Amino acid sequence: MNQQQAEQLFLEYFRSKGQGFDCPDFSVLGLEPVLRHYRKGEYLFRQGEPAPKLFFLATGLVRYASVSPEGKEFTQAFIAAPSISGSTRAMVRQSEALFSIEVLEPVICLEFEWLPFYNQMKQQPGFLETYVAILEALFIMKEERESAFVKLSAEQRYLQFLEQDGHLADRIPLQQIASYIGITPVALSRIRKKLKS
Amino acid sequence: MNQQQAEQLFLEYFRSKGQGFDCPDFSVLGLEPVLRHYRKGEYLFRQGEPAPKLFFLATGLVRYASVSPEGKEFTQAFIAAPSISGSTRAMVRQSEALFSIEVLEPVICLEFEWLPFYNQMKQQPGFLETYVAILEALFIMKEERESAFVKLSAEQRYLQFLEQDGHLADRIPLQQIASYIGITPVALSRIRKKLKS
DNA sequence: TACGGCACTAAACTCAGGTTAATTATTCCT
DNA sequence: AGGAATAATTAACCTGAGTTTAGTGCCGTA
Repeated sequence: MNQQQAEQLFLEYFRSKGQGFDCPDFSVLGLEPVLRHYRKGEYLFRQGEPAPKLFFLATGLVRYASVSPEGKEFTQAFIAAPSISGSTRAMVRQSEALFSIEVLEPVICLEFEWLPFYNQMKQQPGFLETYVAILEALFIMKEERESAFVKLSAEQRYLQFLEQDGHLADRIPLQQIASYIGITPVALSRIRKKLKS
Repeated sequence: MNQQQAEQLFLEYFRSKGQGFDCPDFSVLGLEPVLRHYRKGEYLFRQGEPAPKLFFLATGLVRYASVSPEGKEFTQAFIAAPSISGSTRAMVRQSEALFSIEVLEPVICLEFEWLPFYNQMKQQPGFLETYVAILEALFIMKEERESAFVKLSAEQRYLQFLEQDGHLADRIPLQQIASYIGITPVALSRIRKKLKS
């Protein structure tokens, strides 16, 4: 995976999310995405730091992890390539990130400074419509997750995870799955035992 | 509050959410927003119905309420005028709403069919940027709510509600506040008792 | 091959919040 | 104002999930 392939993949990814998007190469727009590699265990950025970058994951798998004041870890999302990644909040508010992005499987990604990226891209035909479609989808996902926490038991949330993200289930340690559905590893183990019987 | 005043208020509201938005009267665009009144206890739409309309609340207060398969009621949000309102999911996916919008205080609102509204408005300079800003804010709100459910205790969530929406606290029955923070009225009563002492 | 570390499971105990039911306040309606 | 319906509180009890601790299996490195 080289820079050009990654840029190509990004444009295809973006195109697939909306309709009618087109744009020239990033270099023409004066954008200079950086191609970077991250190993398992590294972080794209850490909770508490400014995180003004938009990432496009060309390969790999990451998790959004945050730690509560009491020291409990929680997983907000798993994101598998190809996908954009980053903290919407940190980008648009120019504030610190409320979560870290931890690499679970080796990542090759493009990194853009959000502000120049957004300011340039919004001039391109179809960009804003596509970005709107992405934001709407993100919002709907969060809404579904909110409702799962309130309406579903831990066991139901685990089953829902298996249904929705079953293809990730064997790539992710159980303790991280537990923290994604909002329970302890011990509780997840209990649930799994019960389900087996 | 008449049609013209409501339309004016909407444009001002929208302008205040972004920068650089401008547009002519809705009638010029071929949009025909309907001005409607709703009484306390009525619904803008109900869970399970198609909900293709965007509402602009010129006055009043509503709640987004949904019922789980097991029959438990849950409040996703309280929205006070002036504000837009509706189900993003139902509008953009042209699907049924997953929640009802129940009127808590008398509402006067404008109703737009989402698709013609979006298709017309996105031609207007600054509309998409503003809508992006609104979606980003909505997403961030949901993200904060997701994290509250996982990281905070019921008591902390109640205190957070008082802090963030304290001005609504005495306009909303306690059982609805309870269902908003994801607990039973009995549990909320216990918490309030404990906090008083 | 052994050893250190991590992931997972298991069992015992605790506790926050759910459930049920009875009691007292409020609100609403005529 | 009076009475019915609804909202809020309280108490007693129950349960799902957290906590702690211990044990088992597994993988990687020497």
